[in-house]
Amino acid sequence: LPGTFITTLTAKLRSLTELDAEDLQVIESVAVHGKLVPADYRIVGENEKSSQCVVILNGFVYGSKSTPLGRRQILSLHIPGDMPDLQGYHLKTMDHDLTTLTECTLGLIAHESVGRLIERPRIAAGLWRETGIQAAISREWTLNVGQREAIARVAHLLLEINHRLTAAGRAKDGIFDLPLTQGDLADCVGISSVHLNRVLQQLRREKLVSTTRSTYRLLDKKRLEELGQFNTNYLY
Amino acid sequence: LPGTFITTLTAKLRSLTELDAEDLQVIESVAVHGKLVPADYRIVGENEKSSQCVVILNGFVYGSKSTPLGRRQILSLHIPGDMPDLQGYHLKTMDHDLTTLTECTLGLIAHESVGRLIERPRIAAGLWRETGIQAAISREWTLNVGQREAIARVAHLLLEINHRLTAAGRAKDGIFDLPLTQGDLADCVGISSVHLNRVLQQLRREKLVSTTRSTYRLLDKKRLEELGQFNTNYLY
DNA sequence: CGCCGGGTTGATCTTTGTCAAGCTCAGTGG
DNA sequence: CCACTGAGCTTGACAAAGATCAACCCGGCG
Repeated sequence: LPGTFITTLTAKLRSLTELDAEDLQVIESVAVHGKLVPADYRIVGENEKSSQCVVILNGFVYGSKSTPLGRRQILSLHIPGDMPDLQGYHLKTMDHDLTTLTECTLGLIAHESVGRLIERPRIAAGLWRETGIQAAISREWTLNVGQREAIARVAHLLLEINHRLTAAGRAKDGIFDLPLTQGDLADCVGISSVHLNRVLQQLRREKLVSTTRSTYRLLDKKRLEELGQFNTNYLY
Repeated sequence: LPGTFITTLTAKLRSLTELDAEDLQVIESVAVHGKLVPADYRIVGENEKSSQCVVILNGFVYGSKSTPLGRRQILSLHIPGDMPDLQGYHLKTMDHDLTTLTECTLGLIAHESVGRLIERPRIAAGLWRETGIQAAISREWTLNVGQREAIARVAHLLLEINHRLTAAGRAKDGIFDLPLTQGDLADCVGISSVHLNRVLQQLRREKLVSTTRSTYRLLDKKRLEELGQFNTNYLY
């Protein structure tokens, strides 16, 4: 487990910045607490104190916020390698929930260890970049939810997921496994689950997407990109 | 001008972190390029390279993204003291536009100077906190746009603006000046300007808000907060 | 005086939500 | 091996929210 932690974190950081030998050494010296948690497990909740940072070693996680009336907006999807609550190190208390979608293995880094990591300027830069990219994705989601019609939102979301999973080696040729219910998907794009179902049917009818269980196939990426007004600029 | 820059930036950082004498010295030593720009001026655009960071010394700025079909989502509103493109230091190229709402005086810090600032751990922590808070606000906006009905979105937005302007000493007793057209407001909350107009009328009819020119009065904050499901947790 | 950007209004249309029921299928326990 | 269960998916009927279109108004400004 400490092994996968180190390879996961260094791979992530290397994709964001350069690392020298001493940086690697610091990373290896960091104490991690590995944890296997079930699906649908609340890692940390809104308004809770955050005393450690999570690295997803395996599995899927989502960030969400809910209205006092109980309407949930999914704000972000996180895949292995992501550090979804880096903000917590500086803000200490969470402004949103973090929940597993599947069984996950998490690497937990105490905040004091995070402090030692970011003493290394290269590592700090990498982590800062990571939060910046997450923020850029979040902005695109706001645009998606605020300005596109339902079918375009869904097309856009599927393309983004495909792109990110491909980069992580978990999608190929537009085919990937996505452990989200239609209700979850609906909460990502801000529509009702009934309507999401109909939108999916339309995508299938037009031979843009096919789904069997939880695996998605993007059949015509070209036309999907037009429909979803998708462009990878924001994904860095 | 360098004077207002230093007081603005140190006030901002002090609200986020502790600063020691040496930190202050570094801040004072940073070269700033002051700039007076008109209203509706594009400070930096999506996909452009960012080579300097902006501190708003006076005036209002907004961040936005547009759909290829030309539909604009306003993603953030920035008030004096804010540094709206801090991300640019680490990501180098912008994922959204930054535009003035009013005539503004901006302090521009070259990226290399930002580099010198963040060598100071306290300053780095403060700036990181700043981006974290902006991200938290952005998440709340996504929730707003994705899960609330139009009138609640508007109520929520007005309360947030009131709160932030009050903290900045630019609003008092729920009264503030907001240089946004109804079209701009509509693009903040993802509805059409016609519908925004009707929503505003309803808020006026119910004696929750009154407006004269660009000054807004929140007449019944209690009921507005219920209506907008507003809670200040996310504003730190 | 005339123009123009912004605000306001009414009529109409579209998209999306809600409700309620039925269906499917993997997993469970007898 | 089979009935039962429950979560998630699908469907239809209907209602509501909000978009669009087209005028028109109003006040500031060249």
